[in-house]
Amino acid sequence: MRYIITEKHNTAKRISEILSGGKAKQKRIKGANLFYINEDLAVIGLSGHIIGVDFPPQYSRWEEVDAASLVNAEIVTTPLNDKIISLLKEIAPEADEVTIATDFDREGELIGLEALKIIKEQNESVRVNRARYSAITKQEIEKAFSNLVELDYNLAHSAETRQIIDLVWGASLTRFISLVSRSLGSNFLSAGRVQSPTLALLVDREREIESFVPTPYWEIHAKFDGFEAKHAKNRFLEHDEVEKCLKKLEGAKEGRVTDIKKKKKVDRPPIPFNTTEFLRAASSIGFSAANAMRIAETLYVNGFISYPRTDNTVYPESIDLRGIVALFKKGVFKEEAKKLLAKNELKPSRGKKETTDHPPIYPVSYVAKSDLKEDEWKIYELVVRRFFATLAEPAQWLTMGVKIDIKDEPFKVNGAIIEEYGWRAFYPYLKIEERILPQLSVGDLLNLIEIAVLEKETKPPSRYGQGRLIKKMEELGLGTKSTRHETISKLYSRAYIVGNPMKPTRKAYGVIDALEKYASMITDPEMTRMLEEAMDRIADGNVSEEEIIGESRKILNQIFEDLKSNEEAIATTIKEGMRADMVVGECPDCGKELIIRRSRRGSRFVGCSGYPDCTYSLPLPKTGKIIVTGEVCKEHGNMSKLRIINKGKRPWDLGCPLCNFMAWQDSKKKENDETNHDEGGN
DNA sequence: GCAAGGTC
Repeated sequence: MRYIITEKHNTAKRISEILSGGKAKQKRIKGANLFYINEDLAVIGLSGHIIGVDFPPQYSRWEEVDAASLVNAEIVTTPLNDKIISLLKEIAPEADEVTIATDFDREGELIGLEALKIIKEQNESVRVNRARYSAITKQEIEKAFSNLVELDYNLAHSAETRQIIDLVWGASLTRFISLVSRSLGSNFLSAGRVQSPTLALLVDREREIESFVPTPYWEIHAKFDGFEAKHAKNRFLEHDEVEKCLKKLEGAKEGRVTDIKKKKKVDRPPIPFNTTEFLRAASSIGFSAANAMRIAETLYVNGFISYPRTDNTVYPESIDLRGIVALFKKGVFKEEAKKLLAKNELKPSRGKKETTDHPPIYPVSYVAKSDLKEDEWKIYELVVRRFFATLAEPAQWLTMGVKIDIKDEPFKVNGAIIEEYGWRAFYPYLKIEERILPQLSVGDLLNLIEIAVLEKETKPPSRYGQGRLIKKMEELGLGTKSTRHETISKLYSRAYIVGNPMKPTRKAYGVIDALEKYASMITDPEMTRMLEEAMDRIADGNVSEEEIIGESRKILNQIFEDLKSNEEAIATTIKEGMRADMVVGECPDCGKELIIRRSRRGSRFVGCSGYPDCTYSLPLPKTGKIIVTGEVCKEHGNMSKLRIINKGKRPWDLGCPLCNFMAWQDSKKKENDETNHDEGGN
């Protein structure tokens, strides 16, 4: 018996369909699916990694284990998917040959090895080979299966090295900062190769914003009939110069057009969606990255869009682009589809990244709006429209740069008119900003209506939105297409960040400060780059897995010496941050800080730091993580709004605790009144 | 209750 092993259920299904000509039969063994192509050949779909790495159980009690001891602790493997493991054990004895057909990438190689190890434990003599394909089409799959290669053990071991280094560094540092700051249970803190540099990006940006000193500047505008021109100097940094200029302009009645430059501008279609571009677009229409991925996953599993986790921005030859467009000849996109189908040739745009694992995200079947939930439709429509846009013509603009002299002072104005909508007609998510100017010619004298001075100031950089952060992470090599959104979710659930755009909490400042000082490697994107290099060397067979892990442990041991001798300073830094996050506002009675506190019985409340002299207090909900958002209440300017996060539920915006308390008192009073009234009536 | 990486 021969078994083909793929990385996921859907791939198993599709490969079995291709190899059997649609005659494969699905069977369930031990609660997992497999697809029989014939009596001698079946396809098994895994569910990503089926084996994970961890520490032995004696290390699981945080408070009884020295964090540093995790650095050199033994690593054990743990089952991640019992059903699939049972299936593999079950079929192993009768397997003569196993073909690993997991995804064509580093993790895919390791996932294949995990399955193979389980089979080999039961059946040492099984024959093994590897199929490498970059698209699940008849042609590609048949080619891959008639050109089988060997499993690349070095490549798999390089991925295993990453697993172990991530575990050892992440877990040991996570425990260390949690233990020293006494942040235990559901309030634990965390650190890791990807999350810590990501958080550091946000903290750095917030620091820039905080320390930003705005510089005032001025602009001089000239109003003419139907448009406004700006002084060619753009920004005047000295008010004296503004005065001088105004003096010169005094009494001016007209401006003279001195130059007109007209240009055609080609505005190229956007590139096909890879995960990052998709999340950026989804983010710009109001979806969080995690939510957009969740919806994309649903659409994928139901067969409406292609696989949503991909780095690829180039459609492979094998995709029948015209056939996909033709799916939309019916339904709400029929006008767009017809327009594209009328073209002789569909020439898709392409991005810089071309990979072999999956195609860019595109629609694979037609679904009616009424068959999807509202949010699902929005995401589906985005994918469809983006797909259309990548096949459409460029948009064409006519731009015009006009120079105008007013008493020898140079002014300028730019116009832009769209002449051909091209792809923009298919993809309405980006605003088309036309700047329409009246008909002008060189030498024209224009009636000057007014000179206006605008006082402005430079602005700090803006906070990261989720889409922009994901893009930045990709540029820095942090995380993968499948994990970046999860990393962001993780930062929220640790209460390291709040809001969107994301703002780091004081606790995050404390953690990043401490790590940057004593374990700076973990906050630096460079660690990922070094790890990638080491993995390449392992994959090339130039160095062993053990050697790299050994070196890594050596570095981490040194870091721990530093951490331990500075334990108190680190604890103070983090705890101060945590305390700052607990400050809700100013006490209305005495003006001291209001802080989230815990009563002796364990319930939480807002209390005055002037206690016992001041006993001002406000109630708080019994459950959920309380987050001080830093957003100020409009009614009570000294009070910050609160958000409550209960696991598995949507965050609850409690808002201002004082407003909340007053509303509660009001409703209580009303209730009482009604009860009294009823009693009176009886 | 730890990481990051797969997948659902």
